[in-house]
Amino acid sequence: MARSTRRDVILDCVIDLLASRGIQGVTHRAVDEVARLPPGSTSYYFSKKTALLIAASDHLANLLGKDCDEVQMGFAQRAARDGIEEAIGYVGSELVKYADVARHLFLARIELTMASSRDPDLSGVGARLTLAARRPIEFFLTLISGGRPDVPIETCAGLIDGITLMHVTGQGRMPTLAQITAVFAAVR
Amino acid sequence: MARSTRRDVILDCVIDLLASRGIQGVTHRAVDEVARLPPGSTSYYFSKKTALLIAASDHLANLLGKDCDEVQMGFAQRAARDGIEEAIGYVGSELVKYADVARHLFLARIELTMASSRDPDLSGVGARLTLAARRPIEFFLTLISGGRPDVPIETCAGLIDGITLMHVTGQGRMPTLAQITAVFAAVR
DNA sequence: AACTTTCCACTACAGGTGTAGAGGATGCCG
DNA sequence: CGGCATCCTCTACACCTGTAGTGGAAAGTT
Repeated sequence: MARSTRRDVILDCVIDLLASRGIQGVTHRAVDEVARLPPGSTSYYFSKKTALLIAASDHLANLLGKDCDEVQMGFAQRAARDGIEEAIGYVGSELVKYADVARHLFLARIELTMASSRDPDLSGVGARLTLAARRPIEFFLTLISGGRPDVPIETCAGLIDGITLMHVTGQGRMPTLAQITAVFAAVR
Repeated sequence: MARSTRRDVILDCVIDLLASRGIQGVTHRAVDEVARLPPGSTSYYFSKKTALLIAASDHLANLLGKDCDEVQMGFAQRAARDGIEEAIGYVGSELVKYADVARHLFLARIELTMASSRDPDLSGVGARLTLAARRPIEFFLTLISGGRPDVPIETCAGLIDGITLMHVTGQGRMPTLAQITAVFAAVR
């Protein structure tokens, strides 16, 4: 499938390191260690750190995309089987849970987005990640607004990002479905 | 007043560096340079990097507190002079503008909060900063809710943080007063 | 004026970091 | 079997970073 699984192992570890130690914790040697690869491996695949971070961003965007696809498939199945209301509830609960189960993806995304706003070499990274992260929110929003295109995606995405950020940094409780849907419904 | 203004110059520069280059850009030598102090100065005042970051966090919390005080005084003045509605509008617009004028304070806070969630030596930093950042929001919320204590401060703070984060990293427009008040009013 | 204390500039150093490259194992083609 | 290409491991090195310490100016005290 993927030509080189070695690269993917490395990029997975970069994402883990971004989440657990921040961007300053991402060094070629640290990645080798976490990935249990011989020293120099990361340096071989991505000799420039910038290249490593860009590749990790793409990888992360893909992971986010896959998770979104999965939810959309789950929605379609449930909609056919249990009805639309039930299926929408499923999407909402997945959205809320995601803050917890994909904690490291979230933290890595924020870390990379902030880095990209400083470093011109990483330009484009932030936009790609933001797009990928918004897709599921946009999907949910479209569902509960009955397909109207004028829903304020920025407000809803901001809300989720902000609450999640406080949560994953230990500064607040997990977002709840009630909290999210109340706001989404209100601004719809 | 303060015994040593030198310390404050250093801490101001740490905050600037946090915003412009992230936590990995905060090195003793970089601070000396930005502060135009002889090499070794930062190292003399804060020999451990942890101590430097903790001091910068306190400094930042103070700055946030002062700005909040200012708005509260402005509110009191306006309330007496122009009426309560006018005064509330003032607070709201200050809140929204703050995302822009205090961009570097915001970025430094996020950077420090994320760092504190990883590094046990920085524990407490996140909580102090979160508290300081929430005070003005809490104030505004109390105003528009007529003093009821059950307003969901976490939701509103999350909303503002999330939208501001996207804005300051170049991923979204500036928050608008309409956006904020609509949500605040809705969840009230 | 001598002495002491405080404050600070400068230097030193051990480790970490980004990055390049040399050489070796492995497998493929003739 | 010999030659060649590919993939990788390991080493080297210049620079950066955190941190400690040394010596000397400035200021205050006796």
